[in-house]
Amino acid sequence: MEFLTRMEEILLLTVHQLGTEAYGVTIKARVEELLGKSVSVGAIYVPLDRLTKHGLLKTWQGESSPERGGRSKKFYKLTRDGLAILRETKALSDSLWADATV
Amino acid sequence: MEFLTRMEEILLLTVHQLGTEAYGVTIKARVEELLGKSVSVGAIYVPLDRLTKHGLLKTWQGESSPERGGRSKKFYKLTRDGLAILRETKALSDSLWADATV
DNA sequence: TTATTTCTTCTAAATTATAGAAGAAATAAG
DNA sequence: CTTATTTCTTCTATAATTTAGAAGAAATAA
Repeated sequence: MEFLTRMEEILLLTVHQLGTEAYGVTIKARVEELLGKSVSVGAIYVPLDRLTKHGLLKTWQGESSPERGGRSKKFYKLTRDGLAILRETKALSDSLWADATV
Repeated sequence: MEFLTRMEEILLLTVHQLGTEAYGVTIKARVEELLGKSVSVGAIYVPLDRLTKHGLLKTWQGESSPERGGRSKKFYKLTRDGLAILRETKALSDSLWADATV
């Protein structure tokens, strides 16, 4: 089976945790918080697109919000496959560190 | 700070765990065991080289063993920086999964 | 000598990551 | 209205990483 890259792992997990509020801008903000540094929009959207193309994420267009700059948002959610591979990735990570003393 | 890619994480951890027996062939075997699939030699040596160039691993030539095919081995060990970044990567991984329910 | 084994080096191609310019779609301001 | 501003996404080019596997090197065995 194929494992996720670190960025893919971070993005899937972030989308999962953001629930109904997972779209480009909120995802980017959360990733920056996690990594403690700012990232470009490309660093977010390019892998999100790939994950979607690979069937690990699904997307839909939201309504435009009633605020200024209300371009409609593209929301993300894990597919069944996305959730499964995220679990497998966690399992790999766990077994990797299982008996490690660093 | 810069985080490790997944392969770098796996390699550093494997070198660490193999202790005095960490060289190309044993590392490759352990990684294959971890991932549950075979990998090419390039998939091992190329990133090992890069980690060495970046100062996270140090290397030295071992003696040739008294067995057939005894070309001398190139051993690897984590540097102080390598160990530090491995710890930081584990911390990232932990915080990533801290309050995750997948 | 030649074959065989273990191990590493090298190189090319595919994939992934990253930055940031550009574009699209909405409301606010004048 | 018309222009500015804001939020958000798309696009594109480049850099970095991964991967496969051919080739080469260094030893012992036949």
